[in-house]
Amino acid sequence: MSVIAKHINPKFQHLFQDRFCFTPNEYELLLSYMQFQHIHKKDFYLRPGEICRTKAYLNKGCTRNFVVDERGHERILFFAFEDWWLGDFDSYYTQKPGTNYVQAIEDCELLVISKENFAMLEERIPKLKQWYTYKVTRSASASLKRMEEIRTLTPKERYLNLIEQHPHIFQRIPLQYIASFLNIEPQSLSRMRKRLAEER
Amino acid sequence: MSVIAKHINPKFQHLFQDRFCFTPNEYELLLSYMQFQHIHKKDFYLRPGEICRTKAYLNKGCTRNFVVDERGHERILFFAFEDWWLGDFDSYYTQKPGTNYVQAIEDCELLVISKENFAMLEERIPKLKQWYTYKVTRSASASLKRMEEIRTLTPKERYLNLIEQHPHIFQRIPLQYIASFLNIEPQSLSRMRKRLAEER
DNA sequence: GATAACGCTTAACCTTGGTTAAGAAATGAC
DNA sequence: GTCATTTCTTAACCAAGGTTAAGCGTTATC
Repeated sequence: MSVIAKHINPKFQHLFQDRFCFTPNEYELLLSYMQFQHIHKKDFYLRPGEICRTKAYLNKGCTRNFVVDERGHERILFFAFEDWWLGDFDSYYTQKPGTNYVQAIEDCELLVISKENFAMLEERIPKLKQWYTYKVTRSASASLKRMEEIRTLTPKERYLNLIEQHPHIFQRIPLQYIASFLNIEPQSLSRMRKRLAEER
Repeated sequence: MSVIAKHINPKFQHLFQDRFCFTPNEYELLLSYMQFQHIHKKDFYLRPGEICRTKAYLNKGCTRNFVVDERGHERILFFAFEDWWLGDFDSYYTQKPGTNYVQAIEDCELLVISKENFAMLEERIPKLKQWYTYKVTRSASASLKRMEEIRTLTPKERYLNLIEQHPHIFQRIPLQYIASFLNIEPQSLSRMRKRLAEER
């Protein structure tokens, strides 16, 4: 077992092997190109202006991608939890300066790999490419769906949808961030929750 | 000159020849596969449920693409004016029943061509493909930009943007349709216009 | 354990857009 | 030209979210 493998959360190993059946050799190869990195709550993995040259497997913890709009408001694009990849994907693909903050909401364990090494490994481990493509596709369609929701639904409808479809978010994400995710002010979310509670 | 060429608006000829320099032969070939069609104000070129098997060059007039949402509200996706192509593009590419109404806002002159014939002509006239790709790309990015505006801007900001960027629309499109395009009720647009007028 | 910082809630006030209904103006049909 | 239809405007009322400001409870920090 590699030095890295010893440090990481067992869950990581589990996912890689269980869901995509990497062989022990593939698994070791993969890990040998990844740097283990710990970041604390509120630390940034990436800031606007930086070129995103690596991506990071989120092994433990959760993060938020957000931008700051013309009015100076933070706008949360999405949250990431265990078993997702972090980065500013626009910047990653274009290698131009990005626009996203990527910030830890909890203390996080990351496994970081450079774009070049990842590309190289994708060639050597076809399953890796499949797995990553699957992840990216899922997150892209979730993103689109969310944009569409913000465009067409009321804040209340978005809130109720979120409770129904991703109740676990409320266990780990502060309400102020959920408000931003829903595109409303924290006070408005608070008031809405009160109104909904009173309706029962 | 073909029979069709004699009937069409000179502007059509102008655009084809000027902007993309079709040769007279290419031009005649193109027209020989297109059916001239006149539709009246409020007539439909396409309705939801129909499979979009043709596309139509809008030679004169203007149209709107719209869908009816769950609440029974019409939602205008975009307007088309001279020198654009009409259709339900999702349905056109998938050949599944579509969701869009395509309706004439003014009396329209169309040049209709089947999907098969267009594909065939694209092979024989490379410039046609270039030209059409250019059109589609532009309209796709305009569409995205608009979705983004509805998501992030207030109705007032969207209205002011529209005046600034597409003032000509107000000369030809009834305000009720512009309201729908801006994602608000006609009464609200009317009130907003009044408020803005009073601010001066 | 006192103090500060943070996250969340509450309240009052304001603005804005939806809703309903009615009326005015413009357009179309005969 | 008259009548009907369509389009646009106005008004009153309501609901909902933004803004500002204050307070409260929990968590950190020393």
